[in-house]
Amino acid sequence: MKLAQMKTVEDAAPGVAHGCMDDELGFHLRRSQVAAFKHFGQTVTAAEGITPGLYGMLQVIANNSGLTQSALAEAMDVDRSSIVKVVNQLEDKRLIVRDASPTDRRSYCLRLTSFGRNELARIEQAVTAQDREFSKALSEAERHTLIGLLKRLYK
Amino acid sequence: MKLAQMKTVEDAAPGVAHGCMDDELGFHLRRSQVAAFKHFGQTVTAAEGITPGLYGMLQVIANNSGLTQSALAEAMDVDRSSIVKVVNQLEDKRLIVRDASPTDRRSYCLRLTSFGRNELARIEQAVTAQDREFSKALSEAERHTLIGLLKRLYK
DNA sequence: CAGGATTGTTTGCCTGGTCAACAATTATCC
DNA sequence: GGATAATTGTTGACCAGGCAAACAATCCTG
Repeated sequence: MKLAQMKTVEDAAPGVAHGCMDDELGFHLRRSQVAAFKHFGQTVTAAEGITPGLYGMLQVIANNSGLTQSALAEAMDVDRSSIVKVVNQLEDKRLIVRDASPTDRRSYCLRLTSFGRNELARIEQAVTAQDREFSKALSEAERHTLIGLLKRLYK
Repeated sequence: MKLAQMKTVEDAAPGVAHGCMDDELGFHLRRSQVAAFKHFGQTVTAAEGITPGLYGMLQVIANNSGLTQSALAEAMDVDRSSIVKVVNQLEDKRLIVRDASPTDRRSYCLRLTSFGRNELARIEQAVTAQDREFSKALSEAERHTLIGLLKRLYK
């Protein structure tokens, strides 16, 4: 507990105790997610220039072609106003378009461009590779167990 | 009657497909963490007025009494300058103090006040209750399995 | 003792989220 | 049919929480 001893240790937080947080799921959830985010940034974002958030949006648009910005907001559990910037970014990158809705002149139908489809196909490979690399400490069976447990958390 | 807006809200994204993200660990990690954060906010933060971040800092200080702000920054994997605001907040709430270090006049030794100890004890109960409530879909064995798998991810 | 590290702090900036307001449009109800 | 309510996208103000650079005070090293 002496300061002098703590300062001599120089690795990333080796000696700090976390108390009862060691048995709290939320704590480990947060740490894992931060680590995953960092790993994504060092690989996919560095190579493809796309953030986890943008990638998620792109996937949802790709798999629900023609959906509305409000629907996207609801699917992402985020405010409608937050969607605007993201859609702008994706449109600026020529990955998606705001198509006019044939039935509602207020809303847009979000769709991938053909360029966006090609890009996504490439990025997808990078992301799945990154995901497997990130979880390389786990066997494939353990990885699926983990995903299954996580799914049950937010259902 | 506004029946038109009875779109299921608790289940984010009722009909949206996620494509290959359904098999990506990072995706589920993020969703789980967001859900955990939200749950924390609706229970602990609403009742005790403390955020997950502040709670984590408080726990690390409590379990490593006398540690330096730089040590705290390293333990939290965050910039030194980010620590300042947090320590200010905790000090404003009279939960911790910046003690003068006996060996280094540049740095402070962070310690809980006795009030802070009492508060933390109470908050701890709320947090562990919240954590168990959040993971109520899992058995105790599954919860520990999950924590074990998560630990191996960021080690 | 001189010069280089370290500590806490301030400042500025970015990202990503909320909220309130608003015009255009659509839906509802009498 | 027409008044009224609800929805859609957008903007602007705001806030939390990160980083990076600069800085004075203090330590450490040679």
